[in-house]
Amino acid sequence: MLSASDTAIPALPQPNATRTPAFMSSPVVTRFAPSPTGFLHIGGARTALFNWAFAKNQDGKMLLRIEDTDRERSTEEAVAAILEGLKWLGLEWDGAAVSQYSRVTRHREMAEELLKRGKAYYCYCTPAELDAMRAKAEAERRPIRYDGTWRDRDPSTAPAGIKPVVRFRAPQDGETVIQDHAQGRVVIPNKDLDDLIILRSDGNPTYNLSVVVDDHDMGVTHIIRGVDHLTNAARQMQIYMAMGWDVPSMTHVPLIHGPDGAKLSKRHGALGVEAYRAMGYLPAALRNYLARLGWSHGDDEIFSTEQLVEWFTLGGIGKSAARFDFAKLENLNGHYIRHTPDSELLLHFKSFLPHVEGGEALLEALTPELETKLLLSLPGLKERAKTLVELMASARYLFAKRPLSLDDKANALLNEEGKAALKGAHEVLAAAAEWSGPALEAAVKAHAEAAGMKLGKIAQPLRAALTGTSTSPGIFDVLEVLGPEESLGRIADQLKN
RNA sequence: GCGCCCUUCGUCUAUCGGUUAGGACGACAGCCUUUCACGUUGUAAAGACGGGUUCGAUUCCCGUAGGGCGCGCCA
Repeated sequence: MLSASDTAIPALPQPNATRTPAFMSSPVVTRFAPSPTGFLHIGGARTALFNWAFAKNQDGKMLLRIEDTDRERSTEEAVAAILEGLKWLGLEWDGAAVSQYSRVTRHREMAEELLKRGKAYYCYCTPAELDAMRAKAEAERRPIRYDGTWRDRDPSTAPAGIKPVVRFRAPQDGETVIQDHAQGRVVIPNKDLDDLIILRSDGNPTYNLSVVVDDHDMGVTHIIRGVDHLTNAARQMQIYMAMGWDVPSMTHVPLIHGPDGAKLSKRHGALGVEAYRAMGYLPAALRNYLARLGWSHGDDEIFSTEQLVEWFTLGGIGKSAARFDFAKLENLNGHYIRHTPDSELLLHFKSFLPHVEGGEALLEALTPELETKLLLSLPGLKERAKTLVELMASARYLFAKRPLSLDDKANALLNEEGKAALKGAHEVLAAAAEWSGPALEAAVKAHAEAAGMKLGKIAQPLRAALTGTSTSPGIFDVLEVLGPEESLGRIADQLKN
């Protein structure tokens, strides 16, 4: 996925006279920077959405950088899942995805530069010693921080045989102030920030160094990420300043919690976006839902992605965490299903099938003839489905082969009374001159009226016989789509026993 | 433990000192109706608590409580 050619840093966009007015100081560049240690979870998806929406709103670019410097935990599968997830969600990035690991040499150089400037130093403490340090601090109820043992110690006193790490020499006095577009002005006392490791003993850079170097080199102007990075923002600012670089604009968005208010777990939202695809959600619906989690534009609830782009500002981002609510997502998804044109919905449905259990089989059974029937039934079906999974279930009767097996409720409908009504309906339908929904409806209604029956007394048994269930689209639509032969056949099947 | 942040109906949120505190989802009730939905009408439902500041606080400040995040040779 990340071939050598993919890892090149994309050239910065040249200010385009037609799209970037002269008064704009510089084009906006955002980035989404996931670490490939798992799938693209829902929080990451929203972060990507915000970065994307902001970049689009500003006529800027959103870059994608895979933070794969942890060689132990990064996997190719995760990278693939993240790219796939972003594509499914419709969040295309600009340029090629950048592998952070491909830039280690540059990161090491910057660590050297910091060393040269006296902004960093070698530390010879072993992991065991650091563990002991932490344990002791905890036991004495002191803040858990590196104690600065090697900060000012003469390297010539270094113990032999120990490969040192490089630590950043963080300012000890004063405070670091983050001007955050979502969080406001956040002040962190420097005494609470210790000397973080920027180069491991094996010579590989750590996250906080790499991000700063990459964001700077890639020309990132706006950093939008989760608040869990807020403390990192302070440390990173210190590195920016030590390097004499401009600090990008910062926006730390609140986190998404599970329905119970606690951290997202496997049970609820901590699923990959592919799980949402398998649950039958439409990308547009998920985008709309995610946008309303932590961001708002007045009372607007349902809006297109175009509107999101038009309206998106960092000021619209809130400060408090939101809970993930499947009921609302489902409602929105139902709205999107209902309002998607039939032919387009059919496309979504077909591309969804391979991702759901039993979907492959259905896809294989989908002959051109059946596809036509499905398309004709969609207006009735989509009105009743909140997810594509429900759509699949409700479309089953189209695929069913005679004789149909009935569910319990359908069976109950075909009691003696039901069968009697069905028999009458069969005669009326068999005699129908024109096989169309309206014509059949008129005929059956006339028959019901003549027999002094409520239409429901006939429609329900018909539904049971035709679909094998007690719920379906309008029964005359079902009849029309199924056609005379199949319809009469299904009814006759039930009349036999 | 230390630091930072958060707190409006059950949930997502509007409000940027003056509102009968609005909308949406969900819930409940009615209407529509061949089922289920859709649609539609209506109802219940909120400023965590305590102090200030102010003519006036949901809004500004302080404290308390509750919650979240961070404190790795992870990102």
